Amino acid sequence: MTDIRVRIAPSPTGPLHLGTARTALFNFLFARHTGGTFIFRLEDTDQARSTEAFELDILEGMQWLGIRWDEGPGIGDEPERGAYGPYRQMQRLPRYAEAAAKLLAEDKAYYCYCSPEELEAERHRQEAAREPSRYNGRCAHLAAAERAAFDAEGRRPVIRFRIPERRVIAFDDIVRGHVEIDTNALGGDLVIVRSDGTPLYHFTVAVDDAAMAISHVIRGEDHLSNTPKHILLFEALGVPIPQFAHLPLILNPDRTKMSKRKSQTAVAAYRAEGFIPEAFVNYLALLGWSTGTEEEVLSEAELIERFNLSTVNSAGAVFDRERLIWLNGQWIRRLAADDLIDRLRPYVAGELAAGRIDWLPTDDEMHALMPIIQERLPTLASIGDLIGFIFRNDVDADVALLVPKRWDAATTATGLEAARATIAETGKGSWDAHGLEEPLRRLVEDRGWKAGDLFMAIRVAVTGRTATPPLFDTMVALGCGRTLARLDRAIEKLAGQATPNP
RNA sequence: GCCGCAUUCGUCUAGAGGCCCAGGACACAGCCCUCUCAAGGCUGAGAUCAUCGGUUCGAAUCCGAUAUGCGGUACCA
Repeated sequence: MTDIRVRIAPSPTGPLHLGTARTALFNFLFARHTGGTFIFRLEDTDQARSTEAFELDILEGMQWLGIRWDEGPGIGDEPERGAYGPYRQMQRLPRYAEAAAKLLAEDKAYYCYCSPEELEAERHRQEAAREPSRYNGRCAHLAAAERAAFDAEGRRPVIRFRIPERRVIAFDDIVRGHVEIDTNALGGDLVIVRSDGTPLYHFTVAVDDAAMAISHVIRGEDHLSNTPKHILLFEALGVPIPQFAHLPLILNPDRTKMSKRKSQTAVAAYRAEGFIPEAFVNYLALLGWSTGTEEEVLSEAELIERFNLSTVNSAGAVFDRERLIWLNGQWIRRLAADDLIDRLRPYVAGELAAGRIDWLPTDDEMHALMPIIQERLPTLASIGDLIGFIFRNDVDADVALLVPKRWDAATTATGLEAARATIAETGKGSWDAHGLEEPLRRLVEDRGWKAGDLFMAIRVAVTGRTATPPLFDTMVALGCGRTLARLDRAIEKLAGQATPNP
């Protein structure tokens, strides 16, 4: 059996895309499951659209996801790894030139002098005539003199690869089964080298997959129709044909191929929102594949152990953000407290930078908060909403929220004053949740109130909001002095409200 | 237009001829827990398995046609 070698080959013409990440993950899982090699190759031959910034985003995104390659470019100053390099296509130009020369020499490819305008016109004619669009082969058999004449005109030729007519290309796709496509549907002879001499995708992918001894080509379904071109190229190059596995597409809610116009496709954006890689990888793995069991929350190691290419689904899958959020919460809850605090740190710093909090909590303060916030964080970025009020100089409690539904402003003022006295008294001793709750519950009982009403009034006074982590722990985090100050401020506000105001 | 692929609850999926008048999860609703919000537990609603025809004693599962959707059809990847 030949060695299993798979690859992800993104092109740095945009930030790391969700779909690319998913394809990378499936390649990675397959390689790890089978003990094969996972290769990363940058397809940067589209010089007009490729940028270094996108390249960096892709490298960092992959690193963040924990999708580690055995061979491929290094990140930053790190050297590239692997014996089949270089792993950037722009550094492999001589190899494509060599392959093109070989095809030319064997008359499997030829120079074509048709201009983009002529091609365009021909396409329009075919469209109008309702013919399938394909290259008409005008330059397929040019005599040396004709070529010389075009050269003299200053025309810069492209190189076209000859696509045989009426031949059925068949292959057995690991996820889709047997597929047959007639070469007549391929659009005629294929441009493999641009007039500026740079190679095109279908060509480079075949040359590199062969050179890098790729055994399984695992990629998106959008390449299914292009596969015969690659098979033809492999044949012409005289190299073995790899196995293919075409993954289902990730879809927008309207079931079209996921695009940035309709959905958030940048992996970095999900990272910024506070999704954690464990959850993201878990979610992506379950888009188009499942273990066949009822397990849903799976670690990387578990995914690797269970992964199987042949049980990948063939139908496209809509990206479901709600489910991602749920999984993220599952994973956040499983984190060790110190780990979660580390991961939260940049988001807390972001709150400060945005002016939503006035100072940074200490690690000890964060640690104390963990038991009450860990199960309340759908994403890391939601930390500000959850506990930001603790780290602000003051909060502005809305009077309308301050007064519980069953109470009026006067009762609320009375309640808060009584609570303030009780809390102040407690503060002289131990300042802990149990120590606060007990006397306050006694107070409620003595006055014949409902606990919920008093507690809600205190909650709003002290936090400015109606939904918070548990009240007594929250007051503990706030400290006695600031709790009392906020109560005083709320009582003042209520007093202002109580004044008749026609 | 031509070619290809797909089609099970709103969504992700289980299902490889009898175990399925279809199971799980997210979302949704109700209840329990409860100081609010979460989390957790329980319950519920939600799928004529795209349609039609065939094979078979028996089909969500196999075959064919139709419909619909998507993808491809570049000197993009």
